[in-house]
Amino acid sequence: MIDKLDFLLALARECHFGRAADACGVTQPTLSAGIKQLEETLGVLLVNRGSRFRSFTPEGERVLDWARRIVGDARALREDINALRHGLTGRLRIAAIPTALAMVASLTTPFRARHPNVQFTILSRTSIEVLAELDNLEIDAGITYLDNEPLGRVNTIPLYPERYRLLTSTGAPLGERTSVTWAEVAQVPLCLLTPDMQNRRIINRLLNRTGAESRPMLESDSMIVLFSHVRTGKWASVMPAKLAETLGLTQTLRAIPIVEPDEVHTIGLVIPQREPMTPLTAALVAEAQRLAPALSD
Amino acid sequence: MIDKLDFLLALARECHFGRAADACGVTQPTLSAGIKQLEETLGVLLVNRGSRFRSFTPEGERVLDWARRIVGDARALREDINALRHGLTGRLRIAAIPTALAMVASLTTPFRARHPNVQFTILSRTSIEVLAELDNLEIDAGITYLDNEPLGRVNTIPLYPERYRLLTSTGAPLGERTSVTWAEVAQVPLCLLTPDMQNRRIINRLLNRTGAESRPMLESDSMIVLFSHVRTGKWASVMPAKLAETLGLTQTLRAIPIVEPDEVHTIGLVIPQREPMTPLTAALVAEAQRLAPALSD
DNA sequence: TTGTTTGATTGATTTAGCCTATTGAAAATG
DNA sequence: CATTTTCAATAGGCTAAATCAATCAAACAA
Repeated sequence: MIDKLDFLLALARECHFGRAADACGVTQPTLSAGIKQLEETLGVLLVNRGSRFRSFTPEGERVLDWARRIVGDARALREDINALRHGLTGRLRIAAIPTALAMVASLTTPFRARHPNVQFTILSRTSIEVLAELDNLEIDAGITYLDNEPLGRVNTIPLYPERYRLLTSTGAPLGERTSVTWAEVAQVPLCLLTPDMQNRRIINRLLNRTGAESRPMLESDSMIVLFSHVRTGKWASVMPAKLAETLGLTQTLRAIPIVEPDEVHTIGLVIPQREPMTPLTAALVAEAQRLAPALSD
Repeated sequence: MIDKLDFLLALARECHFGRAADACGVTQPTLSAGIKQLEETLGVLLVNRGSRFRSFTPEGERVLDWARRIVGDARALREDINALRHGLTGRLRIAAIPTALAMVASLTTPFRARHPNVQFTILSRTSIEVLAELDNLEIDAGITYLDNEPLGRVNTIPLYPERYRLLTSTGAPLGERTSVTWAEVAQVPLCLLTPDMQNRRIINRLLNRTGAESRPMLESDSMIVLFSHVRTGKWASVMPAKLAETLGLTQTLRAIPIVEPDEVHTIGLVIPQREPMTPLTAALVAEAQRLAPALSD
């Protein structure tokens, strides 16, 4: 039963019988049969098919909701008992928005000191993807904006405020200033994240509000790309203050506060709303709560 | 997997492999094998055995907690999808303390008018048993005291206040009074519930507080026994006001308020703390919330 | 058309679940 | 202390379920 519900979850993730089967480690006929059997025992059609996967029926969506709970709890059970036996072990899968990626280290490092046998998988994702994968049980926790998009059935632990800095070099335009306005930033050629990232949308909104047209010269979905361009001294970018500090400022590389408006967004840990939590998630939450006071300036 | 967890739940209820197997509709070797398989997949001993069932290990208790959730959710899934297909159907299992049994009709009757295809099982239980069976998933809801014993992981919906009346006949001692004190009641030979019932313990406490020794002449675990004795005109009892009214007063049968102190306890619906609720439970809660205002005098 | 993708179907094989019968050990009983 | 009873584990055998590899048919795309 639980295996079949897991099949359904995989199908929801992949929208494709074959790939879903691969993800579950079974062959495609096995997964097809599993879904069909679910439909028979429940007496309803769960998937709209037409020679290929189309969508879930309303009943299918409902079953998916329950499947997320039940499969999640079944995993938590194993994890819980494992933790009782061997202490905390296993793998913690975390997805973070690009601007928060650099700070993950300040969460994982003290965590690892406490629980040396836990492995990590850290993924770079958009804020939308973070929430979707949290729902799908593809990740255990996310790090994203807490105060913008509607969060689903999740619990949140605030980590730090995101404030914006113009990252540029002495010698470049605005490079010697102690603060700049968004209107001034709008005049500078920038390296920014791609528009599917919420950080970019926030910056766009702030730039457009000045009336000026923002014309980023370079887009990427990777902060490393943006930062390495700025490090050449020939480019500028807008980054969260925390990130700029983490990546390291030099004598010529400066992070200049941007004012008017001095907007702030909260970044935090997002975990599935499950009571009780899995031991790994509980430990991560504890670590986040220890870390948060040190980060909130 | 879910079946095995169900085996474990049955074993927790029965504390006996054979009876647990019966309850699950399988033979004893099947259940034994199921438990053993659970232990193997989780890698821990769940049950302390010594030629017969002794107890659960700490890990076993932990697995039981999860099993309650997972099995409960799996049932809720089926019920939920069934409700989508055929409207509300199935069986609602309710356990109530004896003094609340008569009022169950005012919950079930309007419920049945709204959902004609739902069947009921109503059980008379002590308040302790109500909570235990709620935990074990043996019942869907309970009706018991909300303000006395510590309730576990449950949600509550207040239904009505329980106030106490001396149920006796004109002609009998105190039979003509408009109110009596607990000290006076203590002097009368009474028919009361057995001491395992919380109602009896409440009455005992109130009687003993007057300093007098309470000497019930007749004990029973059935309100029908108590009431039929009082109806002969030769006996008296202490009953909740709501119950006396429901059973019906006559010209000679009187329910006299007992004062000093005028103690009140709240009776309510108790349901498992599960989000979302099963459709049947949700409908019952809705009915209880409609009913409560009419009952709270 | 022709080749590709995708999910259903088929038939063989392995696995899991369950039952009856029996055994062994501890408790209860005389 | 001997006997009986109770209880759970074990053994052996059967059936149903699960899974896989291979194939098929429909829908697309080129």
